[in-house]
Amino acid sequence: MAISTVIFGLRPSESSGRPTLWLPLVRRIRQPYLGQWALPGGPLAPSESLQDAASRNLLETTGLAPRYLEQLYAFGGLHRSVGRRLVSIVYWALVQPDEAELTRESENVRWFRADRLERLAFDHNDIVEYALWRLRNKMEYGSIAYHLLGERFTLAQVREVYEAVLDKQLDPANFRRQLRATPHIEATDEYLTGTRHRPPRLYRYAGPVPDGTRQPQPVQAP
Amino acid sequence: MAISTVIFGLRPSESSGRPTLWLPLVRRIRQPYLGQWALPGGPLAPSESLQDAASRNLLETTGLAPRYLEQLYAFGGLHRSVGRRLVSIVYWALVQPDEAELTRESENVRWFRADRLERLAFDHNDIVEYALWRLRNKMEYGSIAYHLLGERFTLAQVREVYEAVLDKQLDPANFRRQLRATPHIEATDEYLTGTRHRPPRLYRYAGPVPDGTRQPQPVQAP
DNA sequence: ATCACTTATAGTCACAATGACCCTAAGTCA
DNA sequence: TGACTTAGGGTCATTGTGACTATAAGTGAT
Repeated sequence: MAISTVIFGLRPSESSGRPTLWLPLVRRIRQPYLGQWALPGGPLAPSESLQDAASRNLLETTGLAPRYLEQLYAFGGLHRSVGRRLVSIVYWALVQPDEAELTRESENVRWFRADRLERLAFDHNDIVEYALWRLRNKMEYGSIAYHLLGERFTLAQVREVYEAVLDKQLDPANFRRQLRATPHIEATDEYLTGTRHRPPRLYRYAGPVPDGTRQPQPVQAP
Repeated sequence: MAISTVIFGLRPSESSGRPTLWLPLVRRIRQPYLGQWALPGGPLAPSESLQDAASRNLLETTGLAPRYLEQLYAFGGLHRSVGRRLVSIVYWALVQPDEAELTRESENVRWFRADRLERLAFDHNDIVEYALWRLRNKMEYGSIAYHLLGERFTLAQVREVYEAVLDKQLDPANFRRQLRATPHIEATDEYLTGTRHRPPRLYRYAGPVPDGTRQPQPVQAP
């Protein structure tokens, strides 16, 4: 029985420069699938909770310690691994830019664009697809985009996250109207300067973070 | 590592006669928690998928074979059982009246009202609470109520399910308007007679059933 | 037969949310 | 100074929703 985690973070696309979804993978250093890229994970130690196991393993393999960490699904199909049956309890995480910086990248740990993955070990391509689907789903209701952004952000940045994840354009004016109507988003009195246009106001997310130990909670409409 | 299932079915309340949520439990016949009621479940056999394990176990312990069966959550807290750590992968099911009839009730297998449970074995009270929360959640979007009803049903019956699960009154006229706007609900040319008022038309659910093997799919708005 | 009673079912109206669109504000850059 | 770009405020038509009214069509009692 194993624990794995899908970690999503935001990085600028090399081509357009717009923010896109990336995730860190680790290279397999043993059979099966030796040399191929896989989700960070490992066996479940007998003395820790599932969430703790995911956290610890993540820290050990990638250096990451995401504040947003939630259970995704338990995968237990018969043909997931070669040889015998493998049950993986998979978590998913969102990291903010400051958290993502802590990644210990190396020959065997690297970030990849979530929408352009090569063939991964095991059924990890399927798992990432499922995580993406869940992310989009949650995005449509919940207040989840902020966990990918920094402490302060402009409304346009939030919109860019939505556009990246949902993969569609959103009207800036209408989007702003909606966001301003949602709770937990506070305007600060600061502005982002250095752009070559009118400086946008900075906002802050003041809502709850899905705490590690509790069950997933209801999400409020956006 | 174990598999358990929360099964929801509809039964008339003894007091009001309105349909309410019930679930079957089995009595523990060994330590720990010997003699207490618990969710049907058992150890995970090494040669079957999680879903298959849940199905098989359900059939063996209760005689039930629900068409609607989905993964709920993997519980792996440290203090779930006495002694050592126990990981339970919990499924949840909805049964229609014809399916519920197959229950092999006995001294050790009985249906209980979901909202009036006594103290159960392990953390099963928490698990049922969580399943109820998920059920309510899904009800608000998805087309899930039909999996608790029979092949044909009146719109008022659907409304009663919603009222039972969400525990609030709904306007019959508005509810009907919404339901008729959703896909997958087809009017038949039959009517339910034998009531002491105008005979309501019977409808049929013609949408997809969340298939056993696949991942949970997006739900469409009601 | 007729009437009281109950729920089914259709429709109306006011209001809130939404998408498409426009206009002015306020910076940067040449 | 003016061109350019995004911020941010607003309008308008359409749609969805909740509250409510009115009629339809059965049953059971008189």
